[in-house]
Amino acid sequence: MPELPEVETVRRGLADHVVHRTVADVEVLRERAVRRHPGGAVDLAARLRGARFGAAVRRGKYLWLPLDRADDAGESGEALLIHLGMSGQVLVKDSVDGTAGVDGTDGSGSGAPHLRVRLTLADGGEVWFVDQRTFGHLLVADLVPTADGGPGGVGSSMPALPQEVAHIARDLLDPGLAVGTPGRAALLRRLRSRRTGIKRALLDQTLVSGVGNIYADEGLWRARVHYAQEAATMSRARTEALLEGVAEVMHGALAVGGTSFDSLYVNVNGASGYFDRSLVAYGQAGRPCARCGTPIVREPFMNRSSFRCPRCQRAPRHG
DNA sequence: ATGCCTACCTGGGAGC
DNA sequence: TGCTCCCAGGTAGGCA
Repeated sequence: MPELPEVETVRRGLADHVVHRTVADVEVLRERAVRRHPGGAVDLAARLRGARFGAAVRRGKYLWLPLDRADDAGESGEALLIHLGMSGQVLVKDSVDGTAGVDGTDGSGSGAPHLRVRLTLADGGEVWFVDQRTFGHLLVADLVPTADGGPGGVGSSMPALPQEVAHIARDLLDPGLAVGTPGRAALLRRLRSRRTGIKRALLDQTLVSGVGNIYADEGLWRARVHYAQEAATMSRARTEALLEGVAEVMHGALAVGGTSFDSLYVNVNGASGYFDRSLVAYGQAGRPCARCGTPIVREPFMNRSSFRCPRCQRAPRHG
């Protein structure tokens, strides 16, 4: 499933291959894929037709492309907002050639098995939103000022972001959360004021974004922290080490995922397959801990699962 | 405000 | 073989 590093890989692919191109037409094959767009498919298409993509920006797992209007050559104050959900992909097809094999299909016909939205570009290229489970979605959003006056996200220099993303915190790849910055200090303060388990706090997108179940477990393993450790009981140094652990895993995945697409298409699923092999905690129940050899255990957590080393990540004492 | 729970959705795999 | 059930999980929204 697309995690933050995969979304960043997609962002870079869109920045290289889609920015500065203009939308000619929009075809919504599954209404659900645009369910969060207030006007539905018809309005979404109307807003995109004739618009030119100005940049590719990301905050957490949200991705957006600010729109310029071809007619007045100015910024529209809107953006195409994309969330890949759990199975979403963005595929870019350049003009004419069939790009056989895209998404593992034979390239015949005019669509992938789970093609939900197809954008036709003015130069003949296409952008496909493919999503098996349709947890992901597209919408055209209004841009609003950022709360802290900083850039909206990675890939942008403008202090604006989609209204739908305004409540989402910066992520660990964002320069605004780099070690030593005011943003980082504020994050540490907020994390350490939470009276809940540290993993719940890590997953709270209003504190820090882009950390899902996989990266939380991997980061906790690296920092040797139990998921139920109350956030407010952790030292500043330990909390910082945990954030660094999560960030290191993300950087590692990004290094692998960044090689997963070529000039013709962006393939989200291509990245995760390689990265899966480097996981040391998530999904590793029964396999020896890479540090101490104790078998990794799987435990229920928030109607899902947590994986940890029972020796390196001891359960917190509680009264 | 904080903390916590549930619905949403679909296909792959396990179990019978 | 075909059926049922479980599982994955980010996010919004609603509750106390």
